[in-house]
Amino acid sequence: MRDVALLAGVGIKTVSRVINGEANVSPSTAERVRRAAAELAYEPDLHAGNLRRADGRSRTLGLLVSSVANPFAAQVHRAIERVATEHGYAVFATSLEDDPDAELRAVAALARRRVDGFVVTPVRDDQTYLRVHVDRGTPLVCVDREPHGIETDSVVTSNVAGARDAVRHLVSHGHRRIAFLGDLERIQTAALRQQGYLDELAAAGLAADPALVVLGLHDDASATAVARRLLTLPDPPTAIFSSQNLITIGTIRALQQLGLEHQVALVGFDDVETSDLLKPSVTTVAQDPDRIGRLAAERVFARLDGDTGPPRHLVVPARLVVRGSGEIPAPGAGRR
Amino acid sequence: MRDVALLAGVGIKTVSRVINGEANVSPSTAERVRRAAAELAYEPDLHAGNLRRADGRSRTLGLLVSSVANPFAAQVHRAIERVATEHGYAVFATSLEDDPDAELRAVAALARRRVDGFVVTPVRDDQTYLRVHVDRGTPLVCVDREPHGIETDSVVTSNVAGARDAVRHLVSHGHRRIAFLGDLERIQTAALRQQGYLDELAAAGLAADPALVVLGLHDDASATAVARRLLTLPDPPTAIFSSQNLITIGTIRALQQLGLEHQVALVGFDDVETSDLLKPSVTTVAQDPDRIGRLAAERVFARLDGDTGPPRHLVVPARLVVRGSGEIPAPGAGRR
DNA sequence: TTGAAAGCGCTAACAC
DNA sequence: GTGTTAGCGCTTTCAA
Repeated sequence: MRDVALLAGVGIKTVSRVINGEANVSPSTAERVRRAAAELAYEPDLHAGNLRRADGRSRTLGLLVSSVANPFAAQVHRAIERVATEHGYAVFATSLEDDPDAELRAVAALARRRVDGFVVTPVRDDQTYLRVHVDRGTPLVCVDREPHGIETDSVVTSNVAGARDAVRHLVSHGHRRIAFLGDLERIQTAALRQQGYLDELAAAGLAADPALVVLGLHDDASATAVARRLLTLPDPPTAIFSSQNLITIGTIRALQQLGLEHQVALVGFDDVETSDLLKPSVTTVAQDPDRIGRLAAERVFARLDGDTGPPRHLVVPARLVVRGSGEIPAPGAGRR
Repeated sequence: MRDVALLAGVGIKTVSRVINGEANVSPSTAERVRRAAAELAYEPDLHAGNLRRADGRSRTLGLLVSSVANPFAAQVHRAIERVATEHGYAVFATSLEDDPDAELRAVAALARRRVDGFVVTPVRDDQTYLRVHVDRGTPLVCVDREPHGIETDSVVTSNVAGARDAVRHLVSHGHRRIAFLGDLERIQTAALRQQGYLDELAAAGLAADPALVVLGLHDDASATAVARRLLTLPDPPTAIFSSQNLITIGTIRALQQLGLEHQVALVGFDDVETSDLLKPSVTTVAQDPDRIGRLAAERVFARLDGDTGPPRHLVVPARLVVRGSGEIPAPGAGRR
């Protein structure tokens, strides 16, 4: 900046004024400064400025997700980035891989970089530690999962309702023995989807068979193994509700291996990229990551703009996408 | 930091020493400082420190990709993040959506935030403007595409060789009329894959039929339309080489619509998530985004560690994954 | 309309 | 071992 001032033959403050588009600079002076800056390829140091700047904003957001490579998280990320860019903000994204300690480390690393806001997918079972940051004026919005120990804005999918929709859909096609393949129980969304499954079975007056409920699945291989086991039971399920992407893929593989993909109905939570190319095409309860990300980012900026209202808990509905696999009728469930 | 010093009853410099793990602090003093810091939930301001610190490192990397939501880019991103985290670095990722101006804006925004290194997927047809940053000591590594107008480290897929492998594979199954469905010509990887296609046809002594080469495809819908047209030609191709993910998906849809998925061979460049669940399963030339990202990040850190050797151009081989669709023989090409 | 001086939170250099 | 002083690149305050 000094060099630019020197080259333009003005004071350092005048350069600052031009850079920040402040008033009270004669057009000719401004032009001279801009030329000097261009010649030296000068880029102002945002951090140095922030040190003294009244608002002290780093124009940076911190995002914590399961993994930036996870398709759902990546779409949430993209939506947040879009809103952030409109506001002149850059986004730090960090992958937690469901590691509770990584959550702590990531928040600290971002706090040291003085992000203006956090968008967090909680992993730990207690987010109380985040209160300090909120109290210091760094807004926090939780996405995908509700936080524990802190009241803050959140944006989540309608997990229970979505799961109920899936099960109701299967019931309406005559199914009475519907299996549930769930993720690790400690993952909130997994628990909620299981709850929706149980709720809807109860509402339909159906007894849940514990033998058809398997939890703790986290990848497609384990899902394939479990689905194969269930499908070769003496009294196998006639339909399966798989609660997550990879589990759905694993389940399809099992169905194909057993040649049952046109006999046993399947509804998966979370959309699969090429659902419609499969045979049968996969009926899913699709989430709306774009909307989730957008709403979360908008909440952060609303808080940064001074919104001090009570925490808002936004629920983005999941949508049943009918494609074929979920409409396979139960055996002997023709019209009656 | 002053507050911590006050609370611990020490000078400000002692706090600095403890925070940075410098020597010459008595264990008891250090402990007192750490306690004070914990009590105040003090997080040092990384940027303020950098202002004076000798190395002036922000411990931050800037990444420019097509879109953080693109599966290939997201995996590259994750790999870079992994290496970055090991080094105590955070990553800014920016989506360019193939917009040349976005590239310029993103680089400026990251320069103002004083990133220590750039990993860039070039979009513009001239990267000369990046030279200033490299000269100022900010290493630059290009990924996926080679830059123009600047000599710098790069990590790319073996596009030509991969495309040749795909075509050779189809030729070995008796195909003589092989269509090529390509992305926008201005995208470097698209052009290279086309070149590989042409090279291999020539090497096999086959004439390329211009009617079977379609470029300028960028989404699955247009690919479906074009594939349908080609497949209903009087003298249709017996095999298709699709040069990119979405084009492969669009082509599969066309094949399914025409009921030709078991008659016409298909090899796609770029892996599709659920390739193996489709019928037939899709033979692809898979890239290795994890390796690309890791190598790129390692190059950045090597430069930051003082490597001043000549630019390195790393090529990560694409690998033919045989799954079924590419092994469909040409009609009448049985044993002979 | 412009610039000089002070200070943001921290580290470097040099005392003690 | 520890503290003091100066200064990083910028914005604020205030005087000209």
